Amino acid sequence: MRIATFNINGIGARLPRLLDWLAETQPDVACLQEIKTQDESFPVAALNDAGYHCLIHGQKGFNGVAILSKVPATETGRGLRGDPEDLHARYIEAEVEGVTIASIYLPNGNPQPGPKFDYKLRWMARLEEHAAALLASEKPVVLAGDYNVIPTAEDVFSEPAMGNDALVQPETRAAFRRLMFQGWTDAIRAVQPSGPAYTFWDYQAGAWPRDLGLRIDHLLLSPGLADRLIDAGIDRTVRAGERASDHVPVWIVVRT
DNA sequence: ATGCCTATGCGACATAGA
Repeated sequence: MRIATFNINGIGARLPRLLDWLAETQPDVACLQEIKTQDESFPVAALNDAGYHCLIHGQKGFNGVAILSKVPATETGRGLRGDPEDLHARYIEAEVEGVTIASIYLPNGNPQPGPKFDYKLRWMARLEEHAAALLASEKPVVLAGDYNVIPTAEDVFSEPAMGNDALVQPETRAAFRRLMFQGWTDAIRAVQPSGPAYTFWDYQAGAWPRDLGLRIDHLLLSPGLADRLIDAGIDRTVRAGERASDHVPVWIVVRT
């Protein structure tokens, strides 16, 4: 079973690239982030034609997550508990062939310090709580998405260049470690323990041609699913396409 | 020390991204 995550940065602008990538790599499940549209405007027909069912948690203009699957998926949740005021569409969860799959768009948090950074940390605390409940269920789970967290200095082209960024702050990294230490496995680091494994390159300043990237898109596996991990990878070449997203797809293959 | 680029909205620039 191939499960991928892809921050597409706008389904409106990215549909052709998304369809190309789906046709080429044929994931069984694709978790999307930053669809930047409401449910009604999501191109369900085009994706059905490509062989995918759609679960959509959309929002006008910003954010928005979705889960595409070849076989029908059962939605098991949208949004995180713990803040009724939070209306951002950043979390959707489904069960596919016995595997619980979450598509996560964690808040960016810039500028920091400030209210956006506070929101990021509160959101991470809510995710931590939900993730603990998922682990307690002892089901196979993958938490896939754009975490907006650069876990270590190895995951960024230059630590000093990003020093003031919300993605590398000690509080951000500590919150991510707390999540990981619950017992999750970072799929990419399971396959490639060290060295650059970037998943994002800024549109600005020639970041892609200069390979000034970040590793911020992650697939976290529950212990039971980590035991079934066959391979994991990053579809770097997608970044070179026409009108590419600033993120590229990251994927795992797990034994079914 | 700032902008660099891109996508979206009911727009003619602002906001958000990371």
